Amino acid sequence: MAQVPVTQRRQELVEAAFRTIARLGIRRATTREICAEAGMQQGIFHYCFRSKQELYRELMRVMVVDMVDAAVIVSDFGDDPEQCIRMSLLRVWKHATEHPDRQLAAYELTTFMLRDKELSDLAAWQYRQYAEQGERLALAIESATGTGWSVPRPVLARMLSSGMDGLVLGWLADRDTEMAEAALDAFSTAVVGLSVQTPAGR
Amino acid sequence: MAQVPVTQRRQELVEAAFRTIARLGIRRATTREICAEAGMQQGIFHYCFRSKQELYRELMRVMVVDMVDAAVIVSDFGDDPEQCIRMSLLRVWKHATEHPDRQLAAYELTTFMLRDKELSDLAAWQYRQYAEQGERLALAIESATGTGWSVPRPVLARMLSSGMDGLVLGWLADRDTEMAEAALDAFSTAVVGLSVQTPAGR
DNA sequence: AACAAAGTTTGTCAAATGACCAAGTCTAAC
DNA sequence: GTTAGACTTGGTCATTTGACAAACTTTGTT
Repeated sequence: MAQVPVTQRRQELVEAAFRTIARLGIRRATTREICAEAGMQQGIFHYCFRSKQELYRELMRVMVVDMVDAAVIVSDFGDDPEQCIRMSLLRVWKHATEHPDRQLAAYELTTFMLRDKELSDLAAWQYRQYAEQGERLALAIESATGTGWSVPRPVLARMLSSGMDGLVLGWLADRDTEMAEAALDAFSTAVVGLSVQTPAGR
Repeated sequence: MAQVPVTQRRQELVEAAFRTIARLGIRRATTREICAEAGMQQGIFHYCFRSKQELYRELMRVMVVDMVDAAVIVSDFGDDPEQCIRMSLLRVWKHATEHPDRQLAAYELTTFMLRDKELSDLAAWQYRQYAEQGERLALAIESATGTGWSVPRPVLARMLSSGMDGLVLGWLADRDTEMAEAALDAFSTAVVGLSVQTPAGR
């Protein structure tokens, strides 16, 4: 096989690992399976990574960045607070449920890492990233509609990201799309209730 | 060792399995480790269970029943809707975060089962049980305070259980108790916003 | 006591898995 | 073109793990 620098192989392996976990689950994502997915020999694995743990570290970073980047908020949902909030959350929802396997992979990664002393910091980092994503969302809504919140923005952001996270996990488990989307709608309504017109808003 | 009927051994193994998963994580909860936790020889495992999968089935049933039973709602939080909702959610929260390892075990079980064709129905059942618990909570609040909801009760219940679930998972990941409880508070406020005085309420 | 059924122990097995390495191949610099 | 260093290959190894079974022990019944 053509020679390829280690750094690139590492990237390819990380991506292959994510695809493999999404496809088969973390339990069956062995080094062999990952290398097969990447079209490489298994022996290459430990030339590129000191250990499987090292791959996990890299993987979490890439995965979270991917997920957060992909859900970039380009909210052009008008300046009506209610509609803006509703549409924004719906978009996050649609994006998350578009790739159930990847979402499940993310949950698997989280729980897996929380069990590993050396990796648990990454799980914490992952959820702080989610919260930051929530904060960006909150900010976008603020500047689009000129509203504020009755709770500090970081708190609202945390509630947003956790709420969406819980809704997605629940849907992954029972796949009751109708009920999940109704609950999402209720959640949106509840969030609307936390928005307040800012004095300078009009 | 003294002889014990199979049915009891099965129970003991299921409980030992839960403790083992909570302690070591699902990945390291091997049949040997579980038997050791139960104080039995490994060989006994396959005398009691046809396969490990059979244990998982039993375990999920027992675990969910335990979790749901333990969180029985005895809401004597007065008849003020806001306080009642706030206190009820706080109690669920406190109960969940009291045993982080067991909660994490529950998430591990869920994701694990979602990857197994034969077990995924149990994950669905698990989350429907959570939703039912949410429904009981909603009902208890209703009858204690004489309020209704601006969304159908099952929908609210789903939002409640998913919301709490997401908050707990997020807290497990980053262990930011302060932020998590602030978000819980915001969530409570948001839920209060979905409650409505029923006409016959006064 | 004798027997059979139920339960227990000990050891084994095949498969899977992370890790590793020696021998080979390629490439770029000299 | 030679050579050193980077990359690739194929194979091996120790461990772990679920599963199983044969031999042994306990227990209740006749």
